[in-house]
Amino acid sequence: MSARTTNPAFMTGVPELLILRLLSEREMYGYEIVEAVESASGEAIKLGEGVVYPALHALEALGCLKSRRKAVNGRTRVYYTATAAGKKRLGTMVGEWQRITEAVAGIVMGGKHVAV
Amino acid sequence: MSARTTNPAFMTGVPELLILRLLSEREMYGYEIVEAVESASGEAIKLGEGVVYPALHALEALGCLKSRRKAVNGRTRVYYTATAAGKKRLGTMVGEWQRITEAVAGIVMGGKHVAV
DNA sequence: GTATTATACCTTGAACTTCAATGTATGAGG
DNA sequence: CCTCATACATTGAAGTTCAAGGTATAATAC
Repeated sequence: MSARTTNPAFMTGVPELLILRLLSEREMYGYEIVEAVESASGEAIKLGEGVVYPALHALEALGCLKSRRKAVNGRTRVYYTATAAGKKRLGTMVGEWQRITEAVAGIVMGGKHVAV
Repeated sequence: MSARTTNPAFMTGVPELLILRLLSEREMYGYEIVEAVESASGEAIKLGEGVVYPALHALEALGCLKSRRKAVNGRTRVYYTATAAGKKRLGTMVGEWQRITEAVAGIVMGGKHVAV
């Protein structure tokens, strides 16, 4: 409630969901994810590095991601990919996402149905 | 991340959004909101009283809600309605909601478009 | 008459998140 | 030589939801 600068509405869980989604399709590194989310969402969603890096570490600790270091142009990049566990978690999260967004949309948009 | 019992994914801002939406249509009291959300969402979303009451107080303090006490069957109920400020806030939140859900859906569901 | 349930309000503490700010370090371009 | 973009990472502040607990009244059950 009030002057949101942190914990913006509707963003809880979204970074994790997007990261898992991107990494279950192809290998990417942190900085790349930050930019990919920004451009793929048409600037609608911007994840800071302070969100992405901790999330990558936590997901790896859970066994949802696998990483490998790779030197490119003298710089070191850490590439991540989703494991089987990561894809399973993604599936669960997508289900939750749909369940909640559909329920909210039903109340916010419509407004007719009064319980079944 | 991990064993979510508190701060479940995708719920940040949702209670406030739903409360504002319900109260901009008709007068309701706290306990009634708890049950209305549960039944209107087909059990998909359940807001505890520990979420609803603090939210009502905070929104009233912001000038988004107006309340009046009313005795019904010897019990006292506190009825709330959205003010003009509350409806304006609702409009802003609905916009945010759509902006984010559309962006996420675009990345999670599709996966084709690579920036414009 | 007493016990249990449903109604109705409310507070507190714990846990989790996101975000902004800041820091390190390398290569490229002016 | 200095600045910018890349690329990793940490910290502290702020805000949110939830579970659990607490009060109190009316109605129902036994």
